[in-house]
Amino acid sequence: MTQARASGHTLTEASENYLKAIYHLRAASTDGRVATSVLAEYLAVAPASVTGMLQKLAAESPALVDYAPRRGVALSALGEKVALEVIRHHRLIELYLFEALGYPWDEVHAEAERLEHVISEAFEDRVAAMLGDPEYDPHGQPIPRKDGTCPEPVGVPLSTLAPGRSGRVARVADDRAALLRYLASVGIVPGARVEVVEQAPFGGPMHVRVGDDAERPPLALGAQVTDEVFVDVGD
Amino acid sequence: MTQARASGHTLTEASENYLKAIYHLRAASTDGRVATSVLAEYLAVAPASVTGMLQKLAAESPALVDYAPRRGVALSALGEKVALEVIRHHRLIELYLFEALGYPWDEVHAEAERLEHVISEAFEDRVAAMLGDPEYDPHGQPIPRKDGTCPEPVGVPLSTLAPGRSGRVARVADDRAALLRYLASVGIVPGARVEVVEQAPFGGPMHVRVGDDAERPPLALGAQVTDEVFVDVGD
DNA sequence: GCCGGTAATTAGCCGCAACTAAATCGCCAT
DNA sequence: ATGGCGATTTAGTTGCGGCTAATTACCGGC
Repeated sequence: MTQARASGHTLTEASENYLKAIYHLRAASTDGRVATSVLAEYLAVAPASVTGMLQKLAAESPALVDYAPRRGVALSALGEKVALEVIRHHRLIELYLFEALGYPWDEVHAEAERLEHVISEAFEDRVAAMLGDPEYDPHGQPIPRKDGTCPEPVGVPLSTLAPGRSGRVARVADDRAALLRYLASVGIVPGARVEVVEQAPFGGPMHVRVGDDAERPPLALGAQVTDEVFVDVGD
Repeated sequence: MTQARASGHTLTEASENYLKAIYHLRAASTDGRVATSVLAEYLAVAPASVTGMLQKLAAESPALVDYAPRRGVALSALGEKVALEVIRHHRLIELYLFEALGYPWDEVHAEAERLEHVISEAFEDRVAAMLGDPEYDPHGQPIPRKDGTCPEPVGVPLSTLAPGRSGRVARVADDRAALLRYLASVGIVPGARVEVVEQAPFGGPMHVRVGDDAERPPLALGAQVTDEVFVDVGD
């Protein structure tokens, strides 16, 4: 189904997902451009599919993306706004499912992934009002505002903390249910206290104490985890 | 997006809509079969599209529909069960939007039409529980139960009432926003009192008094309205 | 300056669900 | 019994968003 966004654009669900993906991936890029192969990997589609989709998107909505063959794709200011609208939907829905419907932490993402494309502006507004115009979702991720601005993402990656440093979990990546279930099972949820005990060299595990119980043995976490958990440092 | 239903079937959104449409239209049919042209009209697609879709549906899911060329289509018991699952989603969502999110009466249908195809079993269950396993939606339409049974639709068409009879509005057709807005504007909502004053002959208007105010002049309603409003007779 | 490998694009295809135009079926009336 | 008409189906096309296989462009190394 195709959906009219507040910014006045009418996009297919697939196009919205591409914009969202570009937005997320561009953070890890130096120049704001995202390679087709990276996008293909992230969206779990063939590279050729991405090329085709970007060509169509660039032809039909040149105001949203800047695509140049073999140079990847970048979002325009307007494209970023549309991506933020979709992400706003996603995170509002996540928080709503969590708060109002009592969904478990690790299930909200999958449901929101489908709902984000079909809810109306009115639905968005009512949910936002009901939740008191929240700034952060259940994983601690910032919820973009209606005006296109976005609250600051808080925290630094756990992987950057030196041994001995500690803090509170500010946010965790929200897009892998298995990771979320694991994090929840070991107590790594927003607000939880973490302390770095030791960092093994050469990409080895980081040993982290979770919670206030000094008796509990530290956990050994790989980089895949410590890069996705963000911490507010403050001993 | 294709969706797995509780009955174990995986259907496209379009297929779900066809099953739902057949279910609704079959009531007005003597033998339970629905003509392709009727389906085409209802779904606002070309007759040839319906033929094509029914052929595919019958080929891929023979357990759901009984389609014979030039003889229309009927639902099997299982097909009816799947249709009822979709309608359950639809009406639960309508009631939820109305009760929990304060949606106006005439807007719930359009939003539910999109949401019904994408919510999970878990969402359905939580919403149903939150609403206290309701039996009727905001328009008075029965909400099918999880087990595939359905509460009795209550009331008789207003058009069948003789002058002098009165009763309370039990339910109204829910699928045309303009009609719903009109009905709401004249006070014809579930629970409202209506009294037939006069029925003009030869398909002429029915004059109906709405509400308890005997001073208010009666409304003149056409058959398009009086066939879609159902009344609990009493008094 | 060329050579090779990797990334990206092109070319051609598929399934879905719609469409139009043309053929055909069935039935009713003559 | 047959002619015609309306309902239905067939045939062929479209746009979307994927796919694979084959080709091309770029980049670093020699």
